[in-house]
Parts: sequence; C-alpha cells; structure tokens
Amino acid sequence: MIESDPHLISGLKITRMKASRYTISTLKETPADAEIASHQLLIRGGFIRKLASGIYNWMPIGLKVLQKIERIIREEMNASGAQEVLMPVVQPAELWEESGRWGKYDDGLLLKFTDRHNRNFCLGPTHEEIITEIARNELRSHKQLPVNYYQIQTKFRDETRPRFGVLRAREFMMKDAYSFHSSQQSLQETYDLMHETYSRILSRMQLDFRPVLADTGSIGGSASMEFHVLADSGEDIIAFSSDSDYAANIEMAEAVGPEPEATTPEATEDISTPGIKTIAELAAFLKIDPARTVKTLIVKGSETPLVAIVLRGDHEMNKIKAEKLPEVAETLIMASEEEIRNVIGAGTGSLGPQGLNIPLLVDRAAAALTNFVAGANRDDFHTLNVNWERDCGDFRVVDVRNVEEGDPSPDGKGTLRLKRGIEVGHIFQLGYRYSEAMNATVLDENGKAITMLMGCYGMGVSRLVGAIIEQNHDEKGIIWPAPIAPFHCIIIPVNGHKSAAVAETAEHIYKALGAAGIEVLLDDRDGVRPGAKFADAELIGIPHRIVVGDRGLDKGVVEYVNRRSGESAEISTHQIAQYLIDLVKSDSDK
RNA sequence: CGGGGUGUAGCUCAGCCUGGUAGAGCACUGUCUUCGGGAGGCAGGGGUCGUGAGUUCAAAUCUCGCCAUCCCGACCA
Repeated sequence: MIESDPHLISGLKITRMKASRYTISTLKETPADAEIASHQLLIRGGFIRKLASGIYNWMPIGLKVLQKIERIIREEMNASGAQEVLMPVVQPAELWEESGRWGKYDDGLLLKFTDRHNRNFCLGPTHEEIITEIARNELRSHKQLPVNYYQIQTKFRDETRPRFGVLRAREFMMKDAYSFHSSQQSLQETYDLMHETYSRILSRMQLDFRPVLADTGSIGGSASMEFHVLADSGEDIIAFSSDSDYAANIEMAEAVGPEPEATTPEATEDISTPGIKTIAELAAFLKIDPARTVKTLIVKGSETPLVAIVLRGDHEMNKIKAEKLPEVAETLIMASEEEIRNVIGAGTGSLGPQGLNIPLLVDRAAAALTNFVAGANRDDFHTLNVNWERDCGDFRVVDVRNVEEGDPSPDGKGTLRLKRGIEVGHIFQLGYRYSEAMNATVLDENGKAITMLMGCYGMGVSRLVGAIIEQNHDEKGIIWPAPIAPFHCIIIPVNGHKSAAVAETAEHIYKALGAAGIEVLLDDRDGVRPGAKFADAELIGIPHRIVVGDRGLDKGVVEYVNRRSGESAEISTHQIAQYLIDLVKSDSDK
C-alpha cells in the first residue's frame, strides 16, 4: 500500500515524489536499436519504452515531460485566441473520399480498416477533413469568422521506416490547428499570428530554432513555413543567409544563376573517354574542374515519354523542384538505361544536351557555361567546347538544383550557409483546398454563400521531446531546459539509512520545497549507492541537485549542484530551501 | 517498397562456421559485508533458443517458408 501523503499533490501538479515510490527504470547499457542521442537517452532514462516499431509507451517520468510541453503549447495557443477541441482518432472513409484523399494520401501512410458492418475507416494521420466537417456544420455567417480550432491528439502514420525513436514514430502526439476565414487578408493575419505564436512556444522551450520557407507537400496549399530545431542529427537541410533573415528548406531554396560567361565559343571536339561513366572520373581524366562539365539526366515526362534535365557537373538535382516543372512527370522517375538507349542511342555516362529530340531543361548554373564538356551521345565519347546556342537546339532555363554552401542568397544579401534541422512545426495557408472540395461555406454581408479560406498549423509534440534532447545533452545524459524538466530539483541523501540527521534534513528540505510548489524528487531508494543515484540524476537530467551528507551537515551545509554548468556550492541547511525557490523562480522568469 | 543485417534470460551479448548437458555480464530475490561517483561475497529465481516445416539417431547450430526487428535508399509533425 502506498503511504498516504496529503501534501503529495497540489492541484494537478505533483510537487513531491519519493524515488522509492516512483518508477525510475534507468538502464546502464545503451539499447542496441537506438542510434541517436535522444532515442538512447529516452530509453536509458526510462522515459519511453518501445511497444512495437515506431510505437512507444510513455512512462510516468516521460509523460511529465510530454505534459510540460503540452502545457506551454496550450498556454500560447489559448493566448492567441485559438479554441481547443478534440477530434477522433478513428475517421470515416466518406470524408476522405469527399476531399479526394482516400485513394491518394501517400498510399500506405494511411492505415485503413473496416468495422463489423464493413464500413471503411482510417486512423487519423491528420484532421483537415474532420475539422472541415465541423466548420461546415457549425459556421453559418461571416460574422463568426475568423476562428482557429486546435487540438492535441494522437496521430497515426504508417511510416515505411520509423526511425530515431520519437523523432519519427508511427504513433505520435501532435498539436494541430485549423483556421477559417472569409478573406485572404484575414487568413494572412492568423498565419502571421501563428508564426509569432510558434516562435514564442519554441523560445519558451529554450530551443535554437529557425522558421524557414517550405514546400507544401501533399497537404496542399500556398504559403508555408517550417520551424526547424537546429541539430546535426536532423533529417532536413536548411539554407540561410549570412547577412539577412532569409532561410529556406533546401527543397525550396532558390538557386540564383551566375552571370553567363563571356568566352568566345571554340570549335567542338569529340574525344575518346573509354569506360568513363561519372563526372568525377571525367574530371580526373581530363584534369579539369567538374564545374566545367555538365551532366544530363533523363527522366519521365508529363507530355512526352522522356525529358532531359541538365545540371552543372558539380551540382545535385533537387527532386522537389524537378517535380514542379510542367514538363516533368508529377512523381519523379529516372528513365531506365534501355529507354534512354532507344531514344538517344547512347547509355548513361555518355549523354549530353546536343541534338536531343526530347524537351531540354537546363539549370541556371549549367546554362551560364560556355565551352563546357558534355557526353557526346555516343558510348565512350565526350565533346569539348560545347555551347548552348550553337550546339543544343531549343531549351528552357530552370532552377532545378540544390543550393550549396556559399551560393548567393536569393534575396541578394550575403551568401547561403547550410545546417541540419529537425522539423517540429509547419504552418500552411491551405486556401480553398478542403473547403471547396467539402463545400464549407458561410453567408457573406450580402447573404451570398462564400467558400471559407483555411489555414493549418501543426506542431510535433512528442517529436519536440526528442528535439529538445538533441540540443540539450552531454555524455552523462539529458539536461532538461527548466520549463520542460520532469522535476525541478532532486535531493540525494548520502547514507540516509545510517544517519538520522541526513534522513531528517533531506526530508525537511523536501517538504519545504514541495510546500513552495517546487517539483521535487527525493531519492530515498534503499540499497542504491550514492554513485548510482548521482548517475541516475544526471541521466534523467534534473536541473538542480541537492546532496545531503554527514560530511556537510557537520559544517551545517548541504551541497547544491547545477546539472547544466556542473557548478556546485555549499549552502547552509537553513538557507537551501529559499536558495532553490529563488533559482526555480529565476528559471521561470526567463 | 527495393537492398543488407539481426532474432538465444528483463537488458547487452557469447554459443551456430565444425549438430550431442543452454551460457556470461548487468538487472531481479534472499542474506552478509559495504556505502560522497554505477560495490563485493554466498545462495537463488528466470529461457518451448522468433515461428512453422524439413534433413538427422540427435537441431539454438544445417535447409526452406513465414513473422518480427534494425540499418542504407524514395515520404512527413
């Protein structure tokens, strides 16, 4: 039976907890299937446990962290005027058929099933359809607009490859908000407000983040920004200017074309290049810079079977940009060797832009070259001194490459730098994408039905737990930012079982801190030696630690240690409670 | 989905190649000593070796199927 403690709980906030009565399931060894720091530390610290691939249990201490994040998000969303709702995880197929996404939504990600009456349902990967259903039923007049509804709910996406623990789980916690408007200006205002709100939320979590221009992806819509937490383990690459606040996902970052070269065209010359297939081999063979060459990629077209895309030899194709080109098939597919040979008469490795009879799309940087080297469209031959106007027929200049470190910034200010980021938020202006398909209208001033404009604003709550750890850990474990920490303070009595003075002092400080509303964990576990307690405290990342031992009590002091700085101080037993109260208060004032 | 790896105690793994009594460390239970940086002794509990078939006198070990899981490539909060 658990000892009754009337002071244990104050409202919903657990201010006092004894480690002997709390599930602290720390592991000394790193689990074999965890690759990155946040995943390893969440498992080792006993915050989460895997139930199945990409599906996790949140243990008591992990849930506390999750709820701290939720609380910050709720406070800021409420402050922005948004209203919290809760929509079902299980969603009927009919609404998805109405929006046209039942058969389209990245087939596979959507987990479908049927009930006993053989009706189709799915587990919600997102809630545009449901919120639009709510809006069209409940909103009648333009006077009710704008509104912004949000929820914090479990989502399920049947990712082909769950990875990195909570950073890419199949089941995860997300805050999603949806706004409705009668004018573009109103949508823009809410969009801007959400931009500010997201910045405020991430700042309160003390994260180093960047809002960046983003692709809208499969959700659709126009304007879109992602919020990235900077971390080397991030899956996205973002480009940002050295001299301005321009920042964009590399998927979107515009590659500015260089000035065309002014060199006079020289006579072309075919040379034998036996066995040379790659740009690196070609550049080494000719002893030239890869930037003097071009590479020709053949992909499936939308109107024609094949399309040629030409890039400078040292550049990489950007898949997202390529798919947006009208000549290119909506899903980028590279042509097979056989298809290429049938149309061009040469294989990959010997292709060039000269004399092709398929649409020719040339990246800006490649188009600026003169007297460059390209494949000769004849196996094992390349051509020197190729020039666009003279040698290549009709072509269109496009932006289809990834930007690189040092490229000029598209806004003309400074140069681009690249960093990795974890996408924790994404805001969109959806426009009419769903409201039109699902006929969500209100009456305007003239009594005429108008389709509402929509915005949508997502934030990965459980992903944030991982992202925060990626930015806040050391070799010993997690270092929670104060507003996220599961407990503010941990008290470790040394030899409390032997020394009544130690046990009593620890208990006294514990009660004093709890009474002051500080979330405090007393590590009173029997038979766990001090070293193990110190290691656990550091692993689970409690910001403030108090060590009570005979060594200090003889002098009337206890030891205070700061998790982040490692700094320690001896504080008198009479002053320690107030000392901590002041520290925690200054944490929350930040 | 394509390619590769791995499934043996709660966790980390050995054993498999070369078939013959199922192991270690950590964790757990009891006990004694210990107790300011993941202690040590003694005693103990815990495994249908992922699963199904096949080969064999005999399968954790060899063969095949299936399942799970992880990693590398195309998607997303």
